[in-house]
Amino acid sequence: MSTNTKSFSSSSSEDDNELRRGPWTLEEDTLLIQYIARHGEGRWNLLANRAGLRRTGKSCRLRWLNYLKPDVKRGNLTPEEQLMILDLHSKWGNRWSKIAQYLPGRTDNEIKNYWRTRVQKQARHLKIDTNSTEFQNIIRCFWMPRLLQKIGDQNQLASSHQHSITAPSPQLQFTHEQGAVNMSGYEYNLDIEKQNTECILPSELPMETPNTSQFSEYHTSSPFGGAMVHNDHNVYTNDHDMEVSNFGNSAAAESYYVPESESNWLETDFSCSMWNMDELLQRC
DNA sequence: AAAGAGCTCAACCGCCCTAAG
DNA sequence: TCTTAGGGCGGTTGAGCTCTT
Repeated sequence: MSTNTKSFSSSSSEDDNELRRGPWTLEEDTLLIQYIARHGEGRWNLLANRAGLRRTGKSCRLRWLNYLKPDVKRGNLTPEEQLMILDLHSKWGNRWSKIAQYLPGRTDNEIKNYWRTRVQKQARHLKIDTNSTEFQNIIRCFWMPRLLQKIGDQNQLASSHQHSITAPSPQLQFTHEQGAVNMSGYEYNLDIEKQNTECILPSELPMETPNTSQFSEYHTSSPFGGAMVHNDHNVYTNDHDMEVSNFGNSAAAESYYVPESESNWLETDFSCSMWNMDELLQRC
């Protein structure tokens, strides 16, 4: 009688002939690596038998592709990679393997985990559906510019040493040397000198519902602390104390404040900082 | 210091598609 | 045409780690 709904089989002599499940041991990893080095990948069930692994073919394939394969990257996703994921997910949805093709060394599993643990967490916090237009626009107008700024900061740091700006990845198209990036029909201007990132939305952007898609500009850093200029000429900022006036093309008729500390905005990325945008979204 | 909550990510599950026989 | 095996995919789970109280 089993007490666990999902118990991993042990290595006792009783179940020596049973398939093993659960975490892989160093010995199993070694067997798999050595077999593939000699005979290559594929025919996973046969491979499992011949390599002497008491695992399913599927389990071997998964272990190899997601963990043991030499070109699998380890460590946190870079801002460039996060940006790619956000952009590609907006095009293809949960097509993790397809998205992974554009992120060399990253697996579909890793990308899926990133989406669930970081992106969906934000959506839950904001009490909106990840598939909603509102959330898509939040990603475009808040999250992606933040990542671009991070990339810009990194490039600025690099250029201070190398006197050159390097594109973050082949998939991100920097259209001029100041760092304009064109993704999904949106042009992100990355002004490295001013440490300023703008998301310029195309005029043909669908506007079925009034929401953050109506933001015409987005500024993330000083001298404005962090603010968006809405098409209605209102300025939305994360700075509690800032009175906004004569900012860009806005007349600053009215200001709305996002109740979140400036330090959170400036020092952490979107995936770590929980922004309270309920009020903002309601007002949009 | 300890306990509980929250988070991460490796691994599994079940479904689907395709090709071979 | 049907069956079967291999492989791929997205969804889900849970052990172990980290953070918070």
